[in-house]
Amino acid sequence: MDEDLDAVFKALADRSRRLVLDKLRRESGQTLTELCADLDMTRQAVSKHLAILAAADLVVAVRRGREKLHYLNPVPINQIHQRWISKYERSHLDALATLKTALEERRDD
Amino acid sequence: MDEDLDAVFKALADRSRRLVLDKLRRESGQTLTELCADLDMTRQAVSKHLAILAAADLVVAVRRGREKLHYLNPVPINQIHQRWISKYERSHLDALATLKTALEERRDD
DNA sequence: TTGACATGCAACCTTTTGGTTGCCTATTGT
DNA sequence: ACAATAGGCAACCAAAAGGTTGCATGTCAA
Repeated sequence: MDEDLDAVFKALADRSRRLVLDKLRRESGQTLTELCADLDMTRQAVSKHLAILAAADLVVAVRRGREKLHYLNPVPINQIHQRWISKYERSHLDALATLKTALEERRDD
Repeated sequence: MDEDLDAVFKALADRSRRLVLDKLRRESGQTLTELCADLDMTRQAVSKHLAILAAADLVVAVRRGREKLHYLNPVPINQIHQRWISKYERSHLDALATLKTALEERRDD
C-alpha cells in the first residue's frame, strides 16, 4: 500500500529535485537543457534527477523531435497529502498538547 | 528559507522512520525499546533513526530516569504542508489539465 | 549532407546512508 | 550492593546516492 509513496518521498528528499519540480510548476513543458539553467550541475546529473522524478511519476516526459518536454504531474503530491499528511493534520492539535504537557512535566524532576 | 525543510524531507524519505512516526502518532511517549518492537532491526539502528527524526525536530525526547520518552512533534509536517504541498495543491487542476493536453497532443506525431 | 544541437548510455568516483557488532554508562528494583 | 534494564558511543561495513567525464545516437536546419 505504501509502496509507491516511498518512491515519491525519496524523490522529494533531494533539494535539487524539488527545485526542478518548482521550475516545472512555474512553467510546464520545459526541455532538459532548459531545466539545466541555474542548476549548477551537469546536464547528465539533471537527467538522472529527472529519471528519478519520472520513476516516482512526479514528472511525465513527452518526446517531440530531438527534444523532450517535461510536465509536472501533481497527482503523487496530492496522494502524499491525502494518504499521509492528512492523518497527521487530524491529530495535530492533540499531539501538540501531549508534547507540551510532556515538556512541562519535565520541570518537576 | 528551505534549510530546515530539507532535513524534514530527508527524514521522511525512509520507510522505517515513517513507521516510527506512525507508531508515535498512535501512542505518544514511547521509549526506545518500545519503539523497537516489530521493527526488525537492532536497537542501535532505531536509535539512529530517532536521532535523525529529532534533528529534523519531528520527534522530541524527554529523559525520565533511565528511560527516554519520545513524542511526536507535528509542527514540521504541518510546515511541509503549508510551505510546500499547498503551492502544488493550488496549481493542481491547472497542472493536470496541461499534462493531459500534452499527452493528447502526442497523438499527432 | 553535414555540422550543430538535444538527449542517452555507461563507467567511474566519492560521500552518505542504513545497518551491524562490541563495549561502556546510568538507573532501578530487590 | 548488585544484577538486570535502558540507553549511548564508536568503529566498521556494504550498498545506494549524487555527481562527473567521455562517447554514442538521433534530429534539425542550412
